[in-house]
Amino acid sequence: MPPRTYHHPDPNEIAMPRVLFALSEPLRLNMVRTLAEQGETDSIDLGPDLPRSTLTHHTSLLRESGVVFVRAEGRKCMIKLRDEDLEARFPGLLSTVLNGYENAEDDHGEADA
Amino acid sequence: MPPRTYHHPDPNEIAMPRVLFALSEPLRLNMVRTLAEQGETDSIDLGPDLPRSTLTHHTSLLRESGVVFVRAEGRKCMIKLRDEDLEARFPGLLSTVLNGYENAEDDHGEADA
DNA sequence: CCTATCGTTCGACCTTTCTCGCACGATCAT
DNA sequence: ATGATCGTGCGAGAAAGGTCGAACGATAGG
Repeated sequence: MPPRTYHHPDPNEIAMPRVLFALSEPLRLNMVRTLAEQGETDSIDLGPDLPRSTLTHHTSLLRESGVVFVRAEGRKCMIKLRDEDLEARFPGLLSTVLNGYENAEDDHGEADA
Repeated sequence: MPPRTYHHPDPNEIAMPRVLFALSEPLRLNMVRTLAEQGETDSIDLGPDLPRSTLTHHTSLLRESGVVFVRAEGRKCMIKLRDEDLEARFPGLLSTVLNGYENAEDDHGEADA
């Protein structure tokens, strides 16, 4: 029995609305931020406090939208950003989203000076 | 009776996940593309074939997420992108999304050469 | 072999979103 | 005033998404 395999969309099948939707969920956006910082990451480190089935749900959605690549490794599974594919398809998108998210996270009520 | 008024989030209240969600719907993404091309636009030109209540639903969602500014003008209402606010909050986001959407719209099956 | 661990699938439940018809107030032209 | 047009709010129905527990197969280690 071959280890678990995963379907990934071809680079030219990655669709903008799907990617934006995948990134529109705070949980998933934080997962992507972690992946951008740490590179390939054990899936469980992306949501240590989440039920396993919930974690699978979100990683699958990220995978099917073309945002991440998933690879089985023994019992666990390793996740990494498809940053090159995304950069080729939607230049600048990923870094723009992550930069904007980072910078805007802290100011919600305190606008001044 | 004052003409219709609309609530718009302050620039620093514009949240990345909400914006991404607003742009993740093909209908709304096309509306935004039209607004980027044409500037301020009569709302009905953003979806001539849609039921009015459906159109209101999408323009309200775009407004409440901070993507567009809505202004009553007589019977109609005029919509324009909040491109300056968005640029200040999430630099490069809007143009990156629209550029990527434009470029990737035509190739889905024909990857070659 | 036995057991613990991990990811996946399924099913259930709830929430959110989408679509649309309809009635209403406001606006404009005649 | 009359009638047409526009946007909005409401409500219902359908569809999609999120959360999670339970059962299962696969893997790793003793």
